[in-house]
Amino acid sequence: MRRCHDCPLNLLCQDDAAPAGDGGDACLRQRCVHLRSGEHLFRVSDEVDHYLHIIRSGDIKLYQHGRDGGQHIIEFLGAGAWVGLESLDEHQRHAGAVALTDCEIASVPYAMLIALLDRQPRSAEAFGQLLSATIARHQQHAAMLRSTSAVQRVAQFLLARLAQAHGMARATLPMSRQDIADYLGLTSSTVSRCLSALRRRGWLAMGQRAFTLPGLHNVEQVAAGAPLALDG
Amino acid sequence: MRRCHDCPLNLLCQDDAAPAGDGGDACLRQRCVHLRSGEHLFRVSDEVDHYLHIIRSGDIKLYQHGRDGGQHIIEFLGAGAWVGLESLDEHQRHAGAVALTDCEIASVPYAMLIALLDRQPRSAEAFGQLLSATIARHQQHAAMLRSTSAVQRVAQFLLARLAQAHGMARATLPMSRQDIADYLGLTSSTVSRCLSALRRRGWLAMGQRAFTLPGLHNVEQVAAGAPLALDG
DNA sequence: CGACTTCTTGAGGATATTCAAGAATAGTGG
DNA sequence: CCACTATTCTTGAATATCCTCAAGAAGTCG
Repeated sequence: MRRCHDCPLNLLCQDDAAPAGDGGDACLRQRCVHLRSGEHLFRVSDEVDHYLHIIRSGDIKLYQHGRDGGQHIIEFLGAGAWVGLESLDEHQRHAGAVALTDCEIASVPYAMLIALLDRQPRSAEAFGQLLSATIARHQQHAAMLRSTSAVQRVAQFLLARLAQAHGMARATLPMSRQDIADYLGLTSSTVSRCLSALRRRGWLAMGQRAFTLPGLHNVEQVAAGAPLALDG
Repeated sequence: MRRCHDCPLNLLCQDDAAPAGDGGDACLRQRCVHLRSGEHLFRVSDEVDHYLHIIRSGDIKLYQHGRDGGQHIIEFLGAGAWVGLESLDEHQRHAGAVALTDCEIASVPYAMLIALLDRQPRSAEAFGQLLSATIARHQQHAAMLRSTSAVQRVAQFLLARLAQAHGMARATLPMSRQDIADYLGLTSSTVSRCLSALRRRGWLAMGQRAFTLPGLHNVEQVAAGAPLALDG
């Protein structure tokens, strides 16, 4: 069983707030939920239950219904990420969360977090960092969407997945092409074409779900705006 | 002079924290800065000074340098908005802030805010709402950027400006076409074309800086994805 | 009033989408 | 374990959309 020092919650769970002999997992008395691939953590229009969720393992997609009926992916979230921050002051959820793989998820009552912030000196600072990091992530996503070229967006997406994997040379794509397309503001056809173009050049190697970037440097240049013909 | 109850800071400045006889403006001891149109509040790569800013009047744009050299607009901020949240745990600013019109801006030391959060019970909740609202705003922007059609994005932009104006029928466009383009991921030519197309149909009426939407219903349909030819 | 910038509008070319069909994969039940 | 079905992925050709380049109009500021 995991202990406090690798618990993602330890950002807010420092020093005196972590009772050593409390039995390992219960440092913030979170309950643990298991989700199978395809199951929902919550749906759009669900009533907000005032729980915050932290992903211990697995991948989740956060989505919204676009005005045109299509699905818009807000974010892909992996191990260590917080889910539910976007609905703190809402009564109804305006986003849904689905498991892309089997997941293990810890849930904390929002009220408990608030109490902790009011009680523990350094936690407010940690919360500020959380806010700042969240904003930075959304700004990065927006920058991706503003890139004019399709390959450019796909390249940036691959690099972001890789960076998220703690500097490993290997990352996963647990989501469908349609999901990637909805995330990048493209169509699944175009995503496919871009991936094929990178593979054909030998810059991208893909297995079932995992990929590596043998041509990392080239992919970075494409992400920076270097032109690349889709057929060739 | 404004008093506490219309001060944007009163979100975090409640009850006992607001000394009544403190002389009006100094409830959180913020200093006030005046900016002329075009002046910077801070620039990219500036050292973070650990102040948070709140816009009392005027409009500001928050921008970033894109990898391709072009300017990317992160957000347009109006009266009541907070500036600087995105740099709380950074040493260098990764975004710049410029006044689009003459501005009046209140600044609060970040440390004072943190102290307030640690001291005052209900302020943590208020901070949570701030976080939630900020995330929601970025998600809305992302949804705009994912819209495939250019008119659709422009229509959504106009509606968002209108909604931000507290339900008034009239809103302003203090930024240049190039700024709008950089915000929506388009070119200034295309923005111009889209605005002209809406004007030609009588759905949009524009003065120098202000606009109204006589065809509000139609514009909403365009924002929802209804097709619209740019020439016609 | 004149110089400057910003905005509008045009025509041509590049790029992503649409529509569609075949290939690969995943999931199910025998 | 294999066959069968359903879904997802890939790829092609044609169309629509947006961008580039450019010049004229309108607005801004001294």
